[in-house]
Amino acid sequence: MYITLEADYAVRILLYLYEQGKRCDAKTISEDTEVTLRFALKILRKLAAAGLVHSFKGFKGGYEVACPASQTTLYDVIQTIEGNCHISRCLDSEVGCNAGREATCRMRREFARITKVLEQELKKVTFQKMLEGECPCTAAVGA
Amino acid sequence: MYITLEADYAVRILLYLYEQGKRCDAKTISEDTEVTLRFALKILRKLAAAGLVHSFKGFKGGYEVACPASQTTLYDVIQTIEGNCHISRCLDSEVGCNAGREATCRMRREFARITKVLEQELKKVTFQKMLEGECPCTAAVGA
DNA sequence: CAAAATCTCCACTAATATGGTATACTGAGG
DNA sequence: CCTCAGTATACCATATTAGTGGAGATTTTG
Repeated sequence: MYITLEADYAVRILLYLYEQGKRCDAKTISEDTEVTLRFALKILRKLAAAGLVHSFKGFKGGYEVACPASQTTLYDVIQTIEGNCHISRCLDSEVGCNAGREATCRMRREFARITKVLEQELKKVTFQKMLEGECPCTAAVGA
Repeated sequence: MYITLEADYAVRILLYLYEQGKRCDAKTISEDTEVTLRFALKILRKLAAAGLVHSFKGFKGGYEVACPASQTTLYDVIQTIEGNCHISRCLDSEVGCNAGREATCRMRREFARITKVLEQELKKVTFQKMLEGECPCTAAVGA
């Protein structure tokens, strides 16, 4: 029931880029976000392929965000890295159901509904929102 | 972002037991739910350990549900099988955050919120509800 | 053009989670 | 007290995830 670590890092890296608001090279990103350089590169490539960041080669190269923070959501990033946001494999495609049983089907319906809710929640959270928010780190994050 | 297949099966098996409303042995359960016998046994053991089903050894042994369908939820099952319903590893424990960065923290807050929503959705779905629901997949319930 | 900085592609390894199995144990009934 | 129907415990194989590596391509600068 986790998002993968990779997706987690991807969010972190993108948030970092939004905070910086300028072109950053992979090495700096890696150091500041504490994601190993290699892994960060891999993630950045995926983000670039998805059009969430622009990459620039060569001497003064690096990465910068490609979309306004108000238009990029957690959903976009997770989708980009993981390829889907389903909860149950049943929902991946019609093949998922390995039986035509009605029990399975009832589950399916509930899982589909919950997936929808989750999806909407993830779409609600723009990077803008994350940037704006006060950080209650000092207090307990609680729950 | 999946629940595991194991949790998926667990829901299926438990739903089956509720439908049957009587003691069933693992072999029958396995055949009817199309979960391999061994894997079903493993899952049933976890469900038993969590008190969701009772297990009976020996000659007329088998499994039967231990709680009313109205009091058992998807959340209970997933929790039992997977141990948590978090979305991000950050939330597992304080150790999760591998940096004290505020960026991480902002993510954390959002993930915590979404986890909460998800949790509530999963808690909403009782087995009672799943049993009651009409299923558009199959018209008749043969056996 | 040459050199240096920086990304890109492809492949590989290690760790962990998942799915599945073989064997050991338990209670009932003769 | 032995055997059979059944569950419980421990274990293994494979798939997925996390992370690494090196050669090559691309751009800037001098």
